[in-house]
Amino acid sequence: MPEGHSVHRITRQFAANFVGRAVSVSSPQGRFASDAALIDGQVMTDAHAVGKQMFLEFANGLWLRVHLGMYGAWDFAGDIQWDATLASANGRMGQTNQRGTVLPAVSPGGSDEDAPILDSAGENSLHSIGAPRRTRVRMAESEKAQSPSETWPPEPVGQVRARLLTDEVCADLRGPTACEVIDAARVAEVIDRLGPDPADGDTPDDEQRFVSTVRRKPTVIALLLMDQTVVSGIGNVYRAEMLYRARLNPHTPGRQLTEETARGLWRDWVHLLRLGIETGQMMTMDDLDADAYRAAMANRADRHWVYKREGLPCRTCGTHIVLEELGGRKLYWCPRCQA
DNA sequence: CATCGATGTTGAG
DNA sequence: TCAACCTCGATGG
Repeated sequence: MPEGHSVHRITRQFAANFVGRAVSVSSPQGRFASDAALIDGQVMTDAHAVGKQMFLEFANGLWLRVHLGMYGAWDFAGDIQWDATLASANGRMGQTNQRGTVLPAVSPGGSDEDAPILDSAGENSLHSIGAPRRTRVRMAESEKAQSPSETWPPEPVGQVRARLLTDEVCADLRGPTACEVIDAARVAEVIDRLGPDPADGDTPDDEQRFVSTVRRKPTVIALLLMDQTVVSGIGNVYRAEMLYRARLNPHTPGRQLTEETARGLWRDWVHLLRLGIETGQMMTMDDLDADAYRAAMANRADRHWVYKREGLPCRTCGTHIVLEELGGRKLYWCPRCQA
């Protein structure tokens, strides 16, 4: 799954397009049907995210909780109103065209991530946020299938767990780990178990909470950064990159970190998350010079310091980047820079 | 065309 | 610790 930045982008799209509107909620696939009935036709009153979890509130006091898991994704279609805070990496954010199609917010391929942003293609496509790109092929297929006149709402493609539909916009959810309707008390319970998330404003309190939690634990920092009860929103990519940026050995126990180092990690997350939300890209090499930055933007493989670079020379010291398994996930790091 | 793996979490053993 | 969840692009034949 997309890490915290993507979920916040999606949440802003819901805020801009669904909050204040009556929403028909259905489950074309069926597995969400009984929950959907609980909020079907209600006005959406809030859209909120903490880390990788999104909460949509409805006028009857119930909430839809969605966690995309590893490969969940939202597809938006229709006359989409782009949230002005979401900059477009290719300069096309904000442009929309006729119903059923929309110019992608970030990458021409229709994904929110993962594409060369110097690409100048601008063809219409459904806009998918969350999972790897999918729309190019699907568009071709659906255009074939539905031919001349556009249908509204669009025919569900594949397994659509949940569909949220206003007069203007259709949002389809597929492949989520969690999609359920819960009450406010349950929402509070879930959020209680989540670590601080600086996306909606970093507070000294959040920073202190992170720093003291980390510095209390014997667990290695590589695991703590991925622990959503310690800090919300960090996934495997940001984890590896943050540790490299801090030149920190992933196996360092949390309690061995200096206060300064722990604060530095928090502040880097604040920085990277803001950058990720704004651009839709997991830019972790933002402090590169202009040439390297261009190369990083043009090629996905060049975008990170260590993530998925096992066996390749470290960009700083030339040492081979190491891949190891930790807690069932892949950890990438430079054994020299992060000694 | 079949198989693998992925930006994640849960729950069984 | 590991399989299950559930989807699809990448990879190999």
